[in-house]
Amino acid sequence: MDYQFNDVEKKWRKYWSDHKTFKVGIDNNKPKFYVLDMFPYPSGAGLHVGHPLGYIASDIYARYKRLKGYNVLHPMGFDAYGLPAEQYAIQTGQHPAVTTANNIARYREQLDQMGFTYDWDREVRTCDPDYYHWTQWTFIQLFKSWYNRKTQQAERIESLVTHLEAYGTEGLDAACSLEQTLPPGTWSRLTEAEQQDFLMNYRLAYLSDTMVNWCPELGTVLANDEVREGYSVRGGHPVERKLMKQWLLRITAYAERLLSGLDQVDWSDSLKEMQRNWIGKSEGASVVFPVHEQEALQLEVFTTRPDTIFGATFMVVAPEHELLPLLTTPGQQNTVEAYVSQAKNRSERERMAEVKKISGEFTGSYAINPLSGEKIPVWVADYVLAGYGTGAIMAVPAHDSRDYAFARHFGLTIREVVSGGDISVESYDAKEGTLVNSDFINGLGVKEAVRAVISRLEETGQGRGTVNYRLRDAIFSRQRYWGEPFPVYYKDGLPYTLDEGELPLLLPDIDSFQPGRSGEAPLTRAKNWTNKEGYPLETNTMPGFAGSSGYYLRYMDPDNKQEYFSKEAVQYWQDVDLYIGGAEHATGHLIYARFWNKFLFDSGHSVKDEPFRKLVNQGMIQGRSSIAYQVKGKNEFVSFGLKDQYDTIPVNVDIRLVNQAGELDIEAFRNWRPDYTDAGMILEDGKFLCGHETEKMSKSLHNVVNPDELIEKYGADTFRLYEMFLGPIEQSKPWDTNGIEGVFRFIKKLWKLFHDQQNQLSLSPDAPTPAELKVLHRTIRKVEEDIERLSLNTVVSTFMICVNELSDLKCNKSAILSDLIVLISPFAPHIAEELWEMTGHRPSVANAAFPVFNPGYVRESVFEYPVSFNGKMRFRIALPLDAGIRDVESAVLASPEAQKWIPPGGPRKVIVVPGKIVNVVV
RNA sequence: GCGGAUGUGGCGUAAUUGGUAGCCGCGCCAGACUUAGGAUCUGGUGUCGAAAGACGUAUGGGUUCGAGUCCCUUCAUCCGCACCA
Repeated sequence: MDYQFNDVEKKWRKYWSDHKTFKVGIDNNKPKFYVLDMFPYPSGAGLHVGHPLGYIASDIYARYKRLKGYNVLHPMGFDAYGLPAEQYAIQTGQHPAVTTANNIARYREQLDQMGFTYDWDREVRTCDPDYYHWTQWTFIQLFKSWYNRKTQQAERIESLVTHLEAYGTEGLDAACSLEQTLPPGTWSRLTEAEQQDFLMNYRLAYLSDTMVNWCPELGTVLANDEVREGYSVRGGHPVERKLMKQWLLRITAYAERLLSGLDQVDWSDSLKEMQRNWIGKSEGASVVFPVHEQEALQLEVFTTRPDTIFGATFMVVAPEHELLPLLTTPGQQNTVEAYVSQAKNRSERERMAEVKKISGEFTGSYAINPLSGEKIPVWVADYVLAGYGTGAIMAVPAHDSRDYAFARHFGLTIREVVSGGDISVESYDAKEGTLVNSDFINGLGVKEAVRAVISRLEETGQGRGTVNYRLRDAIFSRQRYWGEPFPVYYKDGLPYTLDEGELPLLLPDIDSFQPGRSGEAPLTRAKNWTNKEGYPLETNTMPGFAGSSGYYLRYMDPDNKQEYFSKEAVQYWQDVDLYIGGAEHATGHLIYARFWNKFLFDSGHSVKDEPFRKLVNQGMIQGRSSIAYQVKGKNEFVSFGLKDQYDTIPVNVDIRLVNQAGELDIEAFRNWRPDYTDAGMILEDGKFLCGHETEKMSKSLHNVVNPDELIEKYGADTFRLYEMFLGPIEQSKPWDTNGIEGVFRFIKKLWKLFHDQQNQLSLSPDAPTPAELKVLHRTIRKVEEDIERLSLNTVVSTFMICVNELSDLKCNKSAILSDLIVLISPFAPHIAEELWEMTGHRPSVANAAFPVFNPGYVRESVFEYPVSFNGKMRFRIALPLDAGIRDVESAVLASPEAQKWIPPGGPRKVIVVPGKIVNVVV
C-alpha cells in the first residue's frame, strides 16, 4: 500500500478552508509581505497547465515567507469585465453576468484543487458594484484633477481655477491637450460653458474629439495596446482610424515619472525596455521655420538632431497637417489634393504594408531655414506621421535614412554636415563625427553642436530644446455594454460627474447587447438612463484596463464601504512586494496601473509612488501537438517515418490519442471524428507514428493539457512540483507530461522515508548522525538561497537529492525528517501537512518556522582537490582544508598520479586556489 | 531595420564570484524480484574509441594558469517595437 494522495489532499484542503488557515489581517507585530498574481480573466475554456505556473510559484513564495515569520497578503480575484463575455452574449443572448459567474465558478473549482494559500475572503471581481464603485470614484477624482508640472504632481482642479482667476495662464505650467493663453483677469468674464471647455483641456480624465482605433466588427474603439498590425488583438478584426468624441486619461502628464520610476523597481530588463520604448522619450529641439513670402505662416518641427540643421534641404508635412491647404500653391493644388485624398483613404493596414513605397508631392511653397536663411522646398508625404511631434519635419537626407530615400527618389539635394560616412552610398545616421558645411558649428562634435544650435535658437526665439514622448493619452471610452458605466451626466451638452454619494452607478439591464455599427453604445438602449434630475447619463463604458488598474489596492481592504481602502490598511500593506504574471501585460496593464497608482499617490491615497516592487514574468507554456500526415486529397494517413514518400498535409490530432512514444491509437482515432471512420492508415513496423510540433496551447490545435486530469492521476503536490521542475519560471517551454512520473516517484519515496515496508509509520527518536545533519543542513541552505532568488526548479532537484541521500543513509530520525517536512511544505503542502500531523505536530505546518541553517554541520576538514594539467582535470587528491598553498603543491607533485602528467623538465608553474582547485602548467 | 532575451546529451535542465561541464529528472540499455509488468529496486547512459586517450557548452577568434561563464565576430530561434524625425 502506497501513499494515498487523493484522500490526504482532500482532507487538508478541507482543513485549510474550515480553519481559514490563510486568512490574514493587519498584525503590527509581524512584518508584512504582499505576494500578488495577475488576476485572470475567466474565459470559458477554463485553466490549462500554463496558467497555474505563476500561481504555483507565487504560492510557494508566499508559503515560504510565512514560514519565515512574515504576515503574508496573498489574494486572488477576477478581471470579470471584458469583450469575450460580451461577444458571447451577442451570439447567444446569454447575459454576460451569467456566463462570467459560471466561468468564475469553474476557475475557482480548478484553483481550489491546487492547494493555494489565497485568502478568499478578500476576493474581488471587477464587475461587482462594491468593487467598481471605486473604479468610478477614481474616475471622478481624475476628472477633478490637473497635472501641475511645476510641482510635478496632480492637484485638485480648484487650485487651477484659483490660478486662472488670479493670473490667467501666466506662470501656469500644466499638462494639457493644447497650449492656450488666457490673459489675467479674463477668467471670470467667461461663461460657464467657456470655463468648462477651458478646464477640459487640463483635466486628467477629459472628453475630446480624437482619432481612435475603431473596430467595426467589435463595434468599439480600442486602445493602442489592444491593436496589433491594424487588427484587434482580441478576435483579429480589422481596425480603422476614425474621429470620435471620447473620454481619455491624460497619462502623458506622467510620462517622465513613468519613465524614471522604472529605475527604482526590480523588474526584468526586457520588461523595463518595453515600457521605455512604449513611453518613447526623445530629446531634441522644436524649431520654427518661416514660410517664404507668407509672413503669417510658419512651420514648427521637432528634431532630435538640431546639429544637422544646416543639412536640412527640404521640409515635409503630413497629409493631415492643418497648414497644408495654406502651403499649397494654386499651381500644385490638384496634385496635392489628389495625393492627400489617396493617402487618407488608404487604411492603416495598407499604409503599414506599403512602408517601403516612397510617395509625396511638392506643395509649391518654400520655407526659410532660420539659421542659414536658405530657401528650401516644402513637400507633403505620408512617411511623416500626423500624430508624432508636430506632424512636420525638417528633412536632412544626408543623415536620416528615410529622408535620404525620399531625396534620392525625387532628386532633392543631399548635403553632408557630419563627416564620417559616405553619403554617395547611404545616409550617415550615427550620432558621431565632426560638423562640416555648418557655419558657426563647423568643427564641433555632434553633442556640442546640438547644444550650440539649441542655445542659438533660444537666443533668437526661433526654437527651444524640447522633449517628445511617443506615449499617447489613453482612450477610456468603449462603445460596449459589459464594463463600468461612467459616473457622468450631460447638462446642456456639458459633462458633469455624479456626486460620490450616488456611487456606485449600477450597470443597467438592456434588451439586446448588440452595438451599433456606427458607434452607438449598447447603453443607448437602456431605459431611463438618466441621473436623478433627469439629465442623460454617459452611454459609453470603461475599458478592460479600468478595473485592473487598482485592484491590488482594493485587496488591502476589500470590504470597505466608506472608502477605496483605509489609511490604516494601506499604511500597513504599502505596496506589492512580489508580482507575478504574463509578459503580455507589459505595455497595457502595467503602464495603466502605475499611472493609476501614481495619481492616487499624488492625491494622498496610496503611499508608494511605484506599486510593484519586484515583478516576474512567467514564461508561456506551449503545447506539444501531435501531427498525423494525411495524403493530399485522400482519406488516408501515413506514419511519420514514411511521410516523405507521399504528398501530405499535416493534421493536428488530439494528444490523448497518442502515447508517449508517439504511437497513435488507431481505433480511437477512427472514432474521434466521423470523417476518419474509414480512414486508411499506412503503418510502419505495424505501428502508426505521429510527428509533433511545439505551438500555442489551444483547443483548436487539440493539444490542451488539463490540470484537473493530472491532479486526479498524480495529485496536486506532484503537479505543483512538476510545474516547477520544468525549468526556470521566466522561460517559455513546451509542456511535456512525460516527466511527471519522476516527480511522482519522488513523492512516494518521501513517504517511504517515514514508513516501513508495511506502510506503518516508523520513526526513530535517536539523535541524528553528523552525516544526516550534513545532508539536512546542506538542503536547508540551498533551499533557502534558491527560493529567495525564485530558482524553484533547482529547489525541486535539491529535495530529490536530499531524499535520495537520506534513503541511502536509511535515515528515519524524527529530528531530521521534521525539518525536512517544513522545508518541503511550500512545494508539496498536502503531504507535508499529513506527515506533520503523523509525526506528532499540531497542524498546520504552514504555521511552523523555517529551519535555521547551522554552518557547523556542513563544515568539512578535508577537501578532494581536483587537479588539472593545463586546465584539464586529471585526478583528485584528498587534502586537509587547512593545508597551506605550499603543502598542497608538494603533495600534488609528489602524488603517484601526477607522475604520468609531469614532463621530465618538471612543471612550469603550479596554481593552487585553496579549497577550490589545483592547476599545473606543463 | 531597431531593441531585448536565448542557444549545453535523444529530451526538460544544472553548474553562487572565471575554478571538476552534464547535477536532478525523463527516455533508453542491462539486471533483480515477480504468474505477469506500463509496479518496485539495482547498475549503466555526452560523442568517438577495444583501451589508453581524444573531442565536447550554436560559429570563428581573443583575454587568462584556467572560459558554458568575460570581450569581439558570425549564425539561428523567440519576444517586443517598427516610417517616432
